[in-house]
Amino acid sequence: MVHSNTAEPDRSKLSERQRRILDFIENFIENHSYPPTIREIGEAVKIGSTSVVNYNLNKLVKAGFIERAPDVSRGLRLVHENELEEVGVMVSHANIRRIPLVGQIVASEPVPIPGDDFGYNFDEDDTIEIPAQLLGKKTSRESVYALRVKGNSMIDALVRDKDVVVLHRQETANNGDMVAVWLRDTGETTLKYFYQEGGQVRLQPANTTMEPIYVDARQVQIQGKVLAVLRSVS
Amino acid sequence: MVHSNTAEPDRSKLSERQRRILDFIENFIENHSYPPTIREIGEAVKIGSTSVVNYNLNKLVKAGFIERAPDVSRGLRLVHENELEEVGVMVSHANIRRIPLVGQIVASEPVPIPGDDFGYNFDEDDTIEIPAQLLGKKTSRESVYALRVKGNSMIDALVRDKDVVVLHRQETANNGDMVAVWLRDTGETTLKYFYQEGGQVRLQPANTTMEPIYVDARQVQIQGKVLAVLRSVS
DNA sequence: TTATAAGTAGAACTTCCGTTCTTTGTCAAA
DNA sequence: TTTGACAAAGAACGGAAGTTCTACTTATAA
Repeated sequence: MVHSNTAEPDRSKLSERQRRILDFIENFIENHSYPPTIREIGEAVKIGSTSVVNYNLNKLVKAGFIERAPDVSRGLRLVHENELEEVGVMVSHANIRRIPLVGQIVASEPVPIPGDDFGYNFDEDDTIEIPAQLLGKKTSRESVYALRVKGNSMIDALVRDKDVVVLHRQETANNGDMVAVWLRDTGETTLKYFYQEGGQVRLQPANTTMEPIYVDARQVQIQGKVLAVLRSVS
Repeated sequence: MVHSNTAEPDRSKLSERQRRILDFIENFIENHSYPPTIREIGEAVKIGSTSVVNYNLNKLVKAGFIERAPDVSRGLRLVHENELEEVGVMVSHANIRRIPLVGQIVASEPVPIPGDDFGYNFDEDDTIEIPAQLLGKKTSRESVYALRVKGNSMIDALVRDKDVVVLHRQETANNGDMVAVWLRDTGETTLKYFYQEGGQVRLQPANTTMEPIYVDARQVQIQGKVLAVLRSVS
């Protein structure tokens, strides 16, 4: 485990207010690229008086978390912000897979599959990198692809708008696999757990509080097996 | 997450003055960590009139080099500021962050937070690797950690048993952030979208078909901001 | 030439924002 | 109790800073 050589001052020595102020400053700079004013800080941390914010900012200076430029609006800087270099250090030799993001998955349309030319012209640059450990083991390179979820119609699969699902292209599935299926009768794509039961197929939502649906096996066309789901909230 | 080729606008299309202004802004931010004022720019580029600087800044906005926040002092940001980062991505082409998996998140218990010593002794080896692109921008390394979800009590956050949530340690949040919160009155941990509404807080489930809950702000203790959710199905 | 736009200047105006001062309250040591 | 350090609150002051308006210049094209 790599430790940073520029030890950050002890955050736990700060008062509750000072910690909240520091959090807010970091957040604000992240969002705006410029520092907040005293009044903006006060509003966020629920301090009515500018002098109190000023007071606590000076405490943060003394504690070594920030620096201030006197008589300068937004004259504020985080001392320990240089993580960029460290990120570089953290680049690992992990087993990373670059996967093409070939399109969208929508409830009302079949799943686009690379190779099956749907006329989709996806950008060659549209790729996503994920650690191989998320994918399980024996996935051949060509048969893995990713789709961005469009809309919230697959909520019952615990998948929401803008999520990315990673699929393995295959037309059959084992019991218990999560699959993307195309239902011929209703003309819908869904993500479900797959169970073959005689001539029927039980499709079980990932949300275990919801009821499964039973469909004739010939109505079910498996588009691929779900390997992973990624959600970026930030 | 997606590698889009956002090419920098053509600098040669700018006038001499605009180029000097842009140069100065980049330099200034580098040195001060906050953007310059109109008058500081004018002084550096030898423009006596603030309106002329203002005029050229708007040109730079139109040309796609900067963004401005109206009525905000130093409300200035470079659009294409992270060339360095992008180079890094191109070279290593796998910008991977190794993140400690410090414990579990359960509905009935507070969120374990590294540093806040809960007596948790998590295994040093217990880490996960994820692409930095999933985390948003420059989150400091110490403050990011991951938890494995235990149980299906957070289904309404579209998170299921064995999922991994990546958190940024912080005690405040902006509206629209997804956060892990500890509700003092009920003694529960949940994952919700956060909205401050006066003295109250609206906690909105990720599943948009479900109703939000309203809680007094003092009953809400923010444990961290959710950066990403990972689900390995295979 | 004329006209229309682009660029430059200067000044006034209003708001923003850091600083300072006074007052009040709390807590622990003397 | 008194004292003093620390924390908080509110108000007021003055300078900082973005905006706007008008006027003057320089190109560029018709």
